[in-house]
Amino acid sequence: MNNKKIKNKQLIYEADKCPECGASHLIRDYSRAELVCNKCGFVVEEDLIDHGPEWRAFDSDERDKKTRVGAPVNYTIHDKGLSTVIGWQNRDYYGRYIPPRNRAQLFRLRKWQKRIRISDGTERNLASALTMLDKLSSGLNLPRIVRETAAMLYRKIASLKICRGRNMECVAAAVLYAACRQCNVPRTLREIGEIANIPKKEIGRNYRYISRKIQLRILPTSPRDYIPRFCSQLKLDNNVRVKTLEIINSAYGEELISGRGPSSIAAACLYIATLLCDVRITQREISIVAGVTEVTIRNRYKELVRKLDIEVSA
DNA sequence: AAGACGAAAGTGGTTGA
DNA sequence: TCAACAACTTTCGTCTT
Repeated sequence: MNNKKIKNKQLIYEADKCPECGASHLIRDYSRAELVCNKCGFVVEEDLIDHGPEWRAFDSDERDKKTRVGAPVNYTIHDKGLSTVIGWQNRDYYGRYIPPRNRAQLFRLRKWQKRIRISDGTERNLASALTMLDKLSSGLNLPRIVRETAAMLYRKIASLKICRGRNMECVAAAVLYAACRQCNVPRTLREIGEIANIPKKEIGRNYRYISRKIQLRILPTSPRDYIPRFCSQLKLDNNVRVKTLEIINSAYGEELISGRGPSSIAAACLYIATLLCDVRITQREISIVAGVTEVTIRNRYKELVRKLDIEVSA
């Protein structure tokens, strides 16, 4: 496979072809954990795992030192995946069978290790919260970094003991919401609420509480961040995506963004872009993937077209 | 007939007194 | 704590393609 390196993190695999447009320019975007076609924007694969070495290395000696050996530290498992477990085989260090009179002792050791590993309340809470986080992020198809970020955040608030007495599920959902925003892979409160079976009001409240307590500096979500996902779900090609981003950028110039729901702006800009690119797609279809109503798309769209002087042929 | 449009009434959240 | 407010939703009738 002929790999060409661009910018540090992205690799073009020229041998692979996009199943959508056939172009052979697939890009690995590790920040979003997606394999994306550079020509049409089709997301070929989600949830990529970075198998590469941890750092850049300049000679073979350095590479040996920095290559990943064993499993990486994993924040999504309560003991970071670093636990040692007493083996199930009844053999000793040399591979000899352990005599029956010592088996009972080994059995007791295993039992107590299991009990001690997830021993106190905080550990148990952490373990089940992380399981919960993982379940939610699978349901939402979230990339690995978001899961890791969420796990780190949860560890932080657990260690600060600021969420005692709060519903753990709500806190986990709020943490996941925060992680999504921090990684610029936004999901709406409603999307998370639906998967977690928690009213979005609760998640929002917990999110505000947490971000106030640990001084999370999270910028407001930009409509831009929704575009790759929407385009991919609607199977729109790259020029629509580029056009949409252009429209969003020009909308920033005219006080059209603040105060409005970012997903509404994203949906409206996407709609305008499809009209400009002569792509037939209904407001209804966009409204479904964007999670806003057609009416809202219309209102934003009218406003944008008026303020930005965009000519849209009917 | 499907989609776009827009009016009107209702909902949930924010803000400021 | 309450009212005012803007964004957004729901619903529904009308127009356009």
